[in-house]
Amino acid sequence: MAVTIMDVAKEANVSKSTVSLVMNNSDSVKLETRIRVLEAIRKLGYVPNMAARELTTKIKHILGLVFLTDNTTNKSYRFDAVTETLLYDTFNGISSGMKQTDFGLLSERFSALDANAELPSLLKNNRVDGVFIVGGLFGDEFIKRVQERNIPAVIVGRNYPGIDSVAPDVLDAMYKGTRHLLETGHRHIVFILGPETSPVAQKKLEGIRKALDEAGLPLRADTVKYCDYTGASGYKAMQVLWESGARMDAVFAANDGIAVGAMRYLYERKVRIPEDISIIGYEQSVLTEHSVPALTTIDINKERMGEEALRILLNRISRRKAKTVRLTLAPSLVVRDTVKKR
Amino acid sequence: MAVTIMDVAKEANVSKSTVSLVMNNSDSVKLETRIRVLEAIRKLGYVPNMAARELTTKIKHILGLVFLTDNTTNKSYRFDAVTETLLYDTFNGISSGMKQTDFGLLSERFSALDANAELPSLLKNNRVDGVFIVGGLFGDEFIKRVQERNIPAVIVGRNYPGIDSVAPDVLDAMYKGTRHLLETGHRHIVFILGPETSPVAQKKLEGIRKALDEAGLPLRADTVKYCDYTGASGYKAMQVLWESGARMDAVFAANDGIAVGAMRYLYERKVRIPEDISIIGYEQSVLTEHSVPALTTIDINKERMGEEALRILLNRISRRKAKTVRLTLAPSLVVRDTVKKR
DNA sequence: CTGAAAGCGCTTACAG
DNA sequence: CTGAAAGCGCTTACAG
Repeated sequence: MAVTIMDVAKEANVSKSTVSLVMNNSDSVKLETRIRVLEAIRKLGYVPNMAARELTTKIKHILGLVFLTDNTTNKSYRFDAVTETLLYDTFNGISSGMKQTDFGLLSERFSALDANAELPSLLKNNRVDGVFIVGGLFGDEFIKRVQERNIPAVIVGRNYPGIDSVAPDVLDAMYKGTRHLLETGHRHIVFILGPETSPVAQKKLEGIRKALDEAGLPLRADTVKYCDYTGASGYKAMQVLWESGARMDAVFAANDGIAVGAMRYLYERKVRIPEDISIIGYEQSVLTEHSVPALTTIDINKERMGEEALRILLNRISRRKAKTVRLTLAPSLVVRDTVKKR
Repeated sequence: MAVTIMDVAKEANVSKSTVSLVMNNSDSVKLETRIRVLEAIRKLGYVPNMAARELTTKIKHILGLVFLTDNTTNKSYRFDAVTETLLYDTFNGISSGMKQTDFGLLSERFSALDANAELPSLLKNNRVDGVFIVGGLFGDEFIKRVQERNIPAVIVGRNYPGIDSVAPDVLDAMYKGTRHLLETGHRHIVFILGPETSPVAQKKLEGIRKALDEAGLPLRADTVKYCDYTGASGYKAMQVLWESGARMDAVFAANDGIAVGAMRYLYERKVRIPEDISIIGYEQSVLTEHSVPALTTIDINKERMGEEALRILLNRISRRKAKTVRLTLAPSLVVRDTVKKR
């Protein structure tokens, strides 16, 4: 039914070997022949059969994207759920980069948290040449299992020893945000961070402390609150902070969901943002720009992370034993309407 | 390197034909042999080579998802950009359904608006057994070109004659929203709709009119405003409406982005929501639940649309010439905090 | 510079 | 119930 290499060969009066050589840009084909073949290809609308090609070359021209979730049910649009903005932006970065290549992107959500979880079916069934692992929700054995498969992989959003990765510079992000609040005259900042047990919790504190140090201020334990990366959790944390009677002129939230939760609480308390209290988020997600008022936040360049991840993965595929890459991207401050100069 | 069907055959002391029969659940294999083969498969960790299988069966076990964008650059997180929430939820619906199958999902963004645009590379390169076309941003020739390819396709988010599709019941959605506002005592509703030229604009008006009729109210032209599906555009439209001095006690926005834009304008005008003016959105996106206050909206069941689309596409693949399916999903009202009883 | 041949790993009639 | 053989559509040494 579909036109094959044989059809092209006949049309151009050459053997299929020659057609193949032309397709693969071999320079050992006479220009004249080459043109004749190209013409036949165009005329017939020939598209090579991927499966046949893969069968001999072993390369599938497909990359996989595994998005790590905390569980199987999708709750992405609830106030008590982590909004999956990391996935979406990364995905965009990766796929826009892939336009330049002849690779396709196969994606799958996967929960790596059950200890007895196997591997994403992408990997189990050997469907990809390499894989992006998006998100930080994994344990050591998961990565070990992936590496045993011997498929090139890069982790996006978190660094991890022994495997290619690209992640934001968390320390710098927190430093920049805190410094911005200090520079705009705030002296009583409270911090609502992600889970205390998270691998990056310490780095966040370091960043905060660095900025505070420079301003000659201490980091007081009662100004730091931990919670989940959800609106509901941010709301709760803000409430506890508020009811503790702590003095505050600014809130620094460790992601945009938390920030929105805090804003909602303050809104209900009739606290005005930014007139009474300033607030700054972290991530630069759709929530950010569409909040009322628009949220000042830290951009961790998620799309860029995706692009870099693609570059790294493609390199890894062609040079399997190159040195492990561990890329850290600098964040930047996005000033909008929730921070007011004091 | 990888274990092949031959290895399994040797291990089980049968021919590769027999192994193949077992893999394909043929019932013409003696139970005893079958067990022996299965055991060998397990022991060797055999995974069939997709390319080889595809080469003979012609089926790729890959579905494609083409997301129609208005242009190539991704602006999804800007206030003046359409937030791509339709894509994300649909995507989730499709992929969660695919877990039960042995299909993979290849995705691609594509702008079908340039007249000279070709086809998504997914289709051009024949990489999929069928394709989801997500979004309504296409013209007649695009669909025609897709159909010429003779690849099963289903459109998600918009109905179109002659091709399988699943879409929300727009008329009913507008009807339900308007009726809700009427039932809660609003008598001066303004409507901010999407583009006037959109294929669904008429249906929207019909839905509104139906509810208004039932309440014995007229639909006044000066209460309807058209704009793009963006925050910035909704902001603008709200401003025009407001400055026209029109009396209003409620705003019905044709998507959540517009609603948020309108809210931001009202916020700046110090109008309180919902105390002074109620507002209701349309779509049920991440913006909805994370707005302050939480936005009452119409849920068009995007994830469900994805699931149905999968079902339809799989059916189409196995029964190429079945009757065209045109599915319309009933929307439902999601009551949150932006509508107040008058 | 070009062609004939082997081989990639499966499935599918067809014998027996 | 099971095996031998052909074939799917490519690529890649190898001759010439």
